[in-house]
Amino acid sequence: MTNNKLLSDFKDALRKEGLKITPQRIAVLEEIIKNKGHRESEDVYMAIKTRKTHVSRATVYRTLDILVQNGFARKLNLGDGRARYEPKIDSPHHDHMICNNCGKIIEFVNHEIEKIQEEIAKHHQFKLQQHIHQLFGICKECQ
Amino acid sequence: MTNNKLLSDFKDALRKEGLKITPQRIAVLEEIIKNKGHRESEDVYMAIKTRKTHVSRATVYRTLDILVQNGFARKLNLGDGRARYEPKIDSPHHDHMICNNCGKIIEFVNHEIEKIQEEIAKHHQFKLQQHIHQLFGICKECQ
DNA sequence: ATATATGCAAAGGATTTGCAGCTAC
DNA sequence: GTAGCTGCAAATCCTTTGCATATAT
Repeated sequence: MTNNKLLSDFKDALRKEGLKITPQRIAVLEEIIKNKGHRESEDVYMAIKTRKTHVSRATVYRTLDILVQNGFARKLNLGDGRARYEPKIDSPHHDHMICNNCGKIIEFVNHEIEKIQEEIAKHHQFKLQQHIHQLFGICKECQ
Repeated sequence: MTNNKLLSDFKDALRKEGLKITPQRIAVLEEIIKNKGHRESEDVYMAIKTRKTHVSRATVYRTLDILVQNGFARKLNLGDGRARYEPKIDSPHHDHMICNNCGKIIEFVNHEIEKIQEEIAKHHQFKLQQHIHQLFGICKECQ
């Protein structure tokens, strides 16, 4: 999926929700799909400001929510009190391994774990909606 | 392990760390090992206040940290901005399934997942220290 | 006696919100 | 034109901290 396609999908989504297409909203989408991954709100805010578009922190937060609600971004909770956002489109599901020393984030996927999770949920008659799976430790470089 | 044993272990730990044994610290420990599980700081604070001992929120937070640092409690991050604390002693490792509707927390353990996690870490030459694994969805009763 | 704890209230950091003015449609 | 946005600053929520007073040892 090209960025142009994504952009037009986003515009469609906004229209469908009766929301307006504003430069700020476009800028937040563009920043997120740059795929630098795992961005903090403050980071996105600064990048847009430095770039060109005038934006406020409030609008960044509001737009990130729209992206998450419409499936364009995923919101991560790494347990440090700051949310992270990553593009969701074209990014297959994965979980995260976080270095306790340098903060580096490594993505991983394991279908076996996904399968077992579903079995566990089923066993408790629990309807699985999302999950968080994070491994914390010390990365290769920091050891 | 009886509660008396735990209490005396806690006192030993405090002494070893050069910390004083105060009624507030004892009260927080007692509240945590009541095993009502997954307690919020505010919850512990209110319970102690209602009970008998005069305590402040600040002291509850400070003591919960001591409990975590000394292996008496585990601090959970459920992604809602409030930390939860559960007794760690005599409570084998487990992860959590959280109902998005009623907030109920179900504990689960799966050795297969634990094993795969270790393999993933090993494969990335990552030294695993902790992990978070949480399943979110709708519980049996809320469906 | 004195080093350490406590309580209070104020500070902190991330995020949300109220509202007046601005802008997309 | 007007419903919906934006920006600002103030508000919120949980948690931490500074400091004067109280307390364990």
